Formats: sequence, C-alpha cells, structure tokens
Amino acid sequence: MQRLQTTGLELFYAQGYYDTSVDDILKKLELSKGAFYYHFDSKEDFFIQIIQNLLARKIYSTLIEPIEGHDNPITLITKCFDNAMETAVHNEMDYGCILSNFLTEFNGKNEVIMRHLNEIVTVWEVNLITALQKGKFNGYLDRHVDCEASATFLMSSYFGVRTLMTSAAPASKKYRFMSQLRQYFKSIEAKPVNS
Amino acid sequence: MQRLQTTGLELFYAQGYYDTSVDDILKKLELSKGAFYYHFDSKEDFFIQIIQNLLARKIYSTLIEPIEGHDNPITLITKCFDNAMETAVHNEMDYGCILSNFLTEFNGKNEVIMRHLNEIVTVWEVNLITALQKGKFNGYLDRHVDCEASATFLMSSYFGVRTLMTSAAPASKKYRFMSQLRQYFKSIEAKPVNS
DNA sequence: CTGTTAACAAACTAAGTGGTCAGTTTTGAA
DNA sequence: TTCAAAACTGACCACTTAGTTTGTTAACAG
Repeated sequence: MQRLQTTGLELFYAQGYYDTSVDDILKKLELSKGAFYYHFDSKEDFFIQIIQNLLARKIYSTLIEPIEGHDNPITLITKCFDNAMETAVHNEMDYGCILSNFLTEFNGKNEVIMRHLNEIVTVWEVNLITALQKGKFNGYLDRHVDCEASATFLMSSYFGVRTLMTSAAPASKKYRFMSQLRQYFKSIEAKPVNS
Repeated sequence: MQRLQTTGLELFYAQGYYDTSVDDILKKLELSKGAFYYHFDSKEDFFIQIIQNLLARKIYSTLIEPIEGHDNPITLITKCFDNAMETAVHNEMDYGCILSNFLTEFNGKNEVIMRHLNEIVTVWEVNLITALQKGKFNGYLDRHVDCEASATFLMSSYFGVRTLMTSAAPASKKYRFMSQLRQYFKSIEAKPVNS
C-alpha cells in the first residue's frame, strides 16, 4: 500500500498525472488492475490519498518544519531554501517543485484536487507568515515589514526558481537566486539603531 | 491557418498540451482531421509552429519589448510586471504564465519542445540582463549589483507569482508581490552619494 | 472541356485509456 | 479442518487517442 503510493507519487511527479496511466504504475509494481481498484475507487481517489499521505508530509518536512523555531527567520528560511534547492541540484530526477508542478497541471481542470493542493499551499503560507511575524516581534525584522506580502514573495520566488532550475544549469541558478534572496532579506531585516 | 494556431494555443494554454486532443481543437474549429494533417505533420509539429509563431511573439510583446529603452530599468520592469499581472487579474481565463506552464508540462517528457521553450526563456533572460546592465551603466542601479543573478531572481519570482495567482485572490497576490518587488528593487538601486 | 492539384471531408486503424467483473488465491479465526 | 472475508488476477468493456487513407470538391491552366 505504502509502496503503491510512493511509486505513484514518483511517476506522477516525473510524468505528470494525466500522462501517467494506471497501467504504467501497475506495470512498475507488477500488480494487477484488480488489486489497484480493490484499494482505490479511482485514479483520482488514488491521487488524493497520495496528496494527503505523502505530498503534505513532504512539503511539511522540507519547507515548513525547518522554519519553525525561535531563531532569526531570515537565517531559517535562507537555510531551508538552500537545502531544498541543494537536493534538487544533486538529484538528477528533479522536475521542479512538486507542489508547484501539480498546481500548474490541475489548474482549471480538476477543482477537487485543486482544493487539496491549495490547502497545502495555505499551510505553507500561514507558517511562513507566522515565522516572519515572530521574527518581527523578536527584533530580527524591520517593524515596517508586511509579513503577508513577504511570504507571498518568498513563495513565488521559490516556486519560480524551481521551475527555472529544471531547464539548465541548476547549480548556477541556485547560486544566483540565493544571492538575490539574501539581498532581499537584507532590505527587510531590522536596521541597526543609530543612537 | 492563423485561426488554427490561435485556437490551438488557447486550448493548449487552458487545458495543457497532453490534455488537449487534436479532435478538441478541430471540434472547436469545425474542421476535419484531414485538413489538419494536410497542414501539419503531427500534433507536435503543430505545437512547435505555435511556439515559434505565437508564443515567442506573445512573450516578446508582454515581457521583453516593454523593458527595452534607456529609462530606469527598475521603473520599466516594475511597470512591465504590473501590466502583465493586471491583465491576468482581469482575465478570468488566466492559467498562469504560458511559458512557465509549458516548461513544467514538457520537462522530462519532450526534449525537442523543451529546447524551443528554453530558447524563449533565454531570450527573455538576455534582454533582462541587458536592461539591468544598461541601468547600471546609466547610474540607476548600484554598481555592485550582479545583473545575471538579479535577472534570474526576477524571472523566478514572476513565474512563481503567476502560478500562485491562479489559485486564489489574484488581485491581493499581485498587490503583495508588487510591494515586495519594489522593496527588492530599492535594495539594488543606486545609493545616493553622501558627499 | 479536360487534367491537375491544393484543400478539405469522413471513415478508418491501432494502440492506448480508466474502469469492471467473474473468478481465484491467501489469510486467519473458530 | 472449515469457511468466510480479504486480497488479488487478468480478460474484458466502452471510449479516446494520434495518425492514415480514400474519396470529394473547387480552382485554374492548357
């Protein structure tokens, strides 16, 4: 069962949902169709279970959990993005940010799945905002910073760079991105008081 | 012929390439399959012609041409992104950035098409870098700015925010994004000389 | 009027697609 | 040992896919 979902997510991530047939998955697993439809109502049902069981966890462990804590959110987020992109650089099987890819694929096509995906996006957003607000409260961020806006900007840039990284020269893309991310962070960090 | 390609791009953009059948396009055009395959070798050939004839032009007119000129690139890029996102906000048929969507869809699946798409990305990148360098030369940007890195950062953030905008509250996403884009720009613009 | 050709129509093929179902094996408790 | 429920098989169904083939117009040069 776990094996089913893991393989499913791998294939869906690599080939896309609509371009991965149930037969594809079953062939890789050497399983029969009957077994599959015994466990799942439909391909869509299968995918939704994957979202809830695997995708949500994956996003949490790579993008949310690392930014929790009471340290400087700038440091935490920088490290978090750096790590996430580093695995992408070193993983030849990188097809961009899973979440962003699926958002693109299902947009305007499957409302049910979109709701599940957007839920994960919202969780990420809320956690980012919270981390930033906490950072502001603790004096790491300038007190004029718009945390909601900053979160949107950070999410955008991360989604986008992961898309760009798949094309060519991911390592250099990562380096350039990180340098400008730091530049942005420098502009919202707490200014030293000239007393 | 023009009608064929225009309708094709509309459908490919809205539903994705793999989820749009030749029959879909022909049904909307009230045309026969014979006519289609008289003009095009294959579905892929059809799409590649669309990329070259329509997509490249669309990217040029919305993202490249507006940033050409000798004004402050910060102003130009800000206005350009603002306009591009504004049409997205007001267009109920918005499915994100066409280029970014296709990059996601074809990544790892069709190398030929990927090459064509990446060509467009490169053109955009080169023009962005040029605009920034010119801005640096003309004293609009701080002379320590890494123009390549800045271009990557700008492209990433734009791709990403267009993906996010399709989910919910595009207008508010736009507003938040633009505010932080300005914040970023403020951090790379030429510092006033304290003489 | 004739023959040629560009432009299309429509029926067709072969290979998939998601999904079903009658039947078989495996498991585990009584 | 029994037997029912759970787990699984693989052939099958209706349908869709990209692409082909054969046939029909319409225009037009000679």
